[in-house]
Amino acid sequence: MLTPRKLPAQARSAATVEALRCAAVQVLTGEGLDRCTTTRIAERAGTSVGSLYQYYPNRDALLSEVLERRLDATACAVEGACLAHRGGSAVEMARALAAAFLSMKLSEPEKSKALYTVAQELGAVAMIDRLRTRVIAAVEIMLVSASDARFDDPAGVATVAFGAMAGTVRILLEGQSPAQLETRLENELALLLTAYFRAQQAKC
Amino acid sequence: MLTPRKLPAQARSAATVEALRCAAVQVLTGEGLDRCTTTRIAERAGTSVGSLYQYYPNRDALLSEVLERRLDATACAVEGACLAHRGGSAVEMARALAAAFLSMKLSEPEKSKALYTVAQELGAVAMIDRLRTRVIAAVEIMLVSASDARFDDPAGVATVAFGAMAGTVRILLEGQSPAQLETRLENELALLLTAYFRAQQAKC
Amino acid sequence: MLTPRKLPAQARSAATVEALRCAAVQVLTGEGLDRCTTTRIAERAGTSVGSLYQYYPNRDALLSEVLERRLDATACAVEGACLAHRGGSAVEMARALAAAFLSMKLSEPEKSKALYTVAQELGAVAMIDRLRTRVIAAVEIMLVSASDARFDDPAGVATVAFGAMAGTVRILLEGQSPAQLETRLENELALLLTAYFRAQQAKC
Amino acid sequence: MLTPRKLPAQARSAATVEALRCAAVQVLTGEGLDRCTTTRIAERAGTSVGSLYQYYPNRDALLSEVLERRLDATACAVEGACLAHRGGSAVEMARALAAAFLSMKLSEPEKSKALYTVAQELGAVAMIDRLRTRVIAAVEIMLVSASDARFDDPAGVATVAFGAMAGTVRILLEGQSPAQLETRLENELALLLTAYFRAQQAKC
DNA sequence: AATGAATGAGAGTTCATTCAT
DNA sequence: GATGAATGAACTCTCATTCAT
Repeated sequence: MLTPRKLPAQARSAATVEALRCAAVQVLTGEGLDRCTTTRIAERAGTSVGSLYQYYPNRDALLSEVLERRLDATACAVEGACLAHRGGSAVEMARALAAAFLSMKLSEPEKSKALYTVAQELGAVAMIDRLRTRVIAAVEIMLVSASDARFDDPAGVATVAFGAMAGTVRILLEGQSPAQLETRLENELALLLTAYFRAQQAKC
Repeated sequence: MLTPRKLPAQARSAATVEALRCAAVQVLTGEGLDRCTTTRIAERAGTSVGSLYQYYPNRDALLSEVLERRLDATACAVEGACLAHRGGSAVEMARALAAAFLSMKLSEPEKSKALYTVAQELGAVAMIDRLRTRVIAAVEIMLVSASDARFDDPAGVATVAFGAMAGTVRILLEGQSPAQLETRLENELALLLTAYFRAQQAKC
Repeated sequence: MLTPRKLPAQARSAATVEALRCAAVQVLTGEGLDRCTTTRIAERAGTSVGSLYQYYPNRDALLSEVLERRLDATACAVEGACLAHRGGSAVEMARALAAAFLSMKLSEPEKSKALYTVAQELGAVAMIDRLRTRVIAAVEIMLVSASDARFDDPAGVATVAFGAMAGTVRILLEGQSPAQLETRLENELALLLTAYFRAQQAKC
Repeated sequence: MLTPRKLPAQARSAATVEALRCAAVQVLTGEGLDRCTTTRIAERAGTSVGSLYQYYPNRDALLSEVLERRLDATACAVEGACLAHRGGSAVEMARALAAAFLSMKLSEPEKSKALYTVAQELGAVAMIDRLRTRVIAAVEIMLVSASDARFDDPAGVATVAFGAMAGTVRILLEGQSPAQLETRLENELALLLTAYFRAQQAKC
């Protein structure tokens, strides 16, 4: 069971739950997954293990929720961008995609990095896949609506586009990200996607 | 200490070590990192824990070696392709890159997938980064030698190109890879890279 | 780290800690240092290993504490005697020393014997030395205050006097101590020390 | 079984056995009892574990033998002194005893210290007691033969005398022995014993 | 509702000992 | 006789989880 045991009914509970989520990220970031124990999380959150289990059936449920919220935020950001640029040109789409994705992933890079580790925990795979599928679907729909482009296999293109962005970001997060990278990367990814989208047209 | 404890002196030893490496992958693939314990690995290898520790100072050293061998193989394949296509055209390079990378990652996809998990283990990060840097350097050198292209920032382009390939492959491995994907993906990645390389020219 | 991990906050905890200390001595006495494992101690204490590690960072910390408490008790007894006989005669001092030392060492001889073994554990050496130094210093101060004696090298005399008592007691504890030994030994040691102290005077 | 499995029949064997004994002391001295493993001993001796087990039924047998030889040497030295001074005066006896004991214990102090640790290993207690009894018996016989003294309880006096020497030496070995201690200690112990022996006369 | 002491299965690791080569 | 790879029982220690207070 990886879902919250109950919904926080009171303000007190909500605060505790939020503190737990927050503490989980901190411990994860600061000490690594190995040392991210329930006791340590509770301590950092200013509560006790007992309280943790009041709201989550087990450790992984908490970690999963933290991960899911983060992925969901990314998904929402990208979906928002997709929605906003329906009917736009391929170039606009490329730019919007890169901007939305990076703004999520590169704010709080430590958090992003720490969660890569959690993501590997068994059980999370399915959830990640679900979120990813959702994002890719949104991208696909946007692509289909492009005012200046037609895509043979929009689902495939969306997948590759998303994968390309995710892979590049991952390298930068896992390596020692040079400082002023953010702006350059955004342009570079926009360029990559634009070129890719255009190349798809030539194919037709 | 993540390096092997002693070099196998006898034939029997070499067999044991190989069995251990092999078993590690199997257990990892079949049971996940959590259940990938020294005892289970040894058991699967048909030996005892003691033997494992005769050759590896600790569990992570074994896992690291398995991972490193795999990454090294990929690195070698890509480096080989880069070497073979020095002085070629940008299109050739794109195709060669995609072909080399995919042939490694998509043979034994289960193994690739399982090792993503290991890769997150602390201590491995540095090694991964090292291998990745090596590959990217090879790509960069190839790009610089292109007969029909000049790159403003070949290192950056190499990084993005590699990241794009890696990210796309990861999605497919972590999702439920549709069957005949391999050929299509190779073409798609070649297209992506080709378009990207060309776009870099336009920029100049 | 050989110091207790946390101070027992609840009454239950205090009981657990005391049970652990007690069990440690029992297991040590009954089974020897080799078989004095954390599991066995916890079992004998009627708790679980987990609880042991709640209060001690490792096995040696528990054993050390047990040893230290014992040595400290001896040290206190001897120091008390030294304090009580400041300004007294050499004979009184000799008698008091012998009485205090033996009363500690020979009550619970099994315990004394068992702890000799622990004392050899690395890390304990420093502590033993510290306690011993403390006792010897107390003896020295007493000697200096003797009403009927002057000592050339009171520190040296105190050391030899203490060593002589300790060595004699050790033989008796490690051999098969004849029954009514206690009284005779006390007289004998008092005689030994008295003679030694007097001989020191002759030297001047 | 703590006795050697077989007597070395050949020179080769004798050399190996000697190397093992020697290595055992070195490892013990250099690394402590914990790290004094059969493999390490064999390695240091320039042989293999297998060979170790050719000559000793188990690790403790080897360690025991090393300890016994050392204790035996001390015993012999003291016995020799006792024999040499039969019929002598109490003062001579005291001096001889102190000299013999210290010359053994303080040559190679590191070795003496390391063996204290071994001595605590179960099974050795009996052997130590045996050796000690032997020495004390020799002292007793000597005391009885004193030309200028009569002892009420020569066995008791011998025991206390031996204990006093042993205890004092132990303190110095386990503490940080000041350099030029040796000579002073010998005089001091001689003084202690002399005074004690004389005091025994007064008692009669 | 909150606490945190207690639990104990299970992990990594070591090392005395064996035995095929 | 010598070797050293293999063995596996036993150890220390961790941590998710429970439940009496």
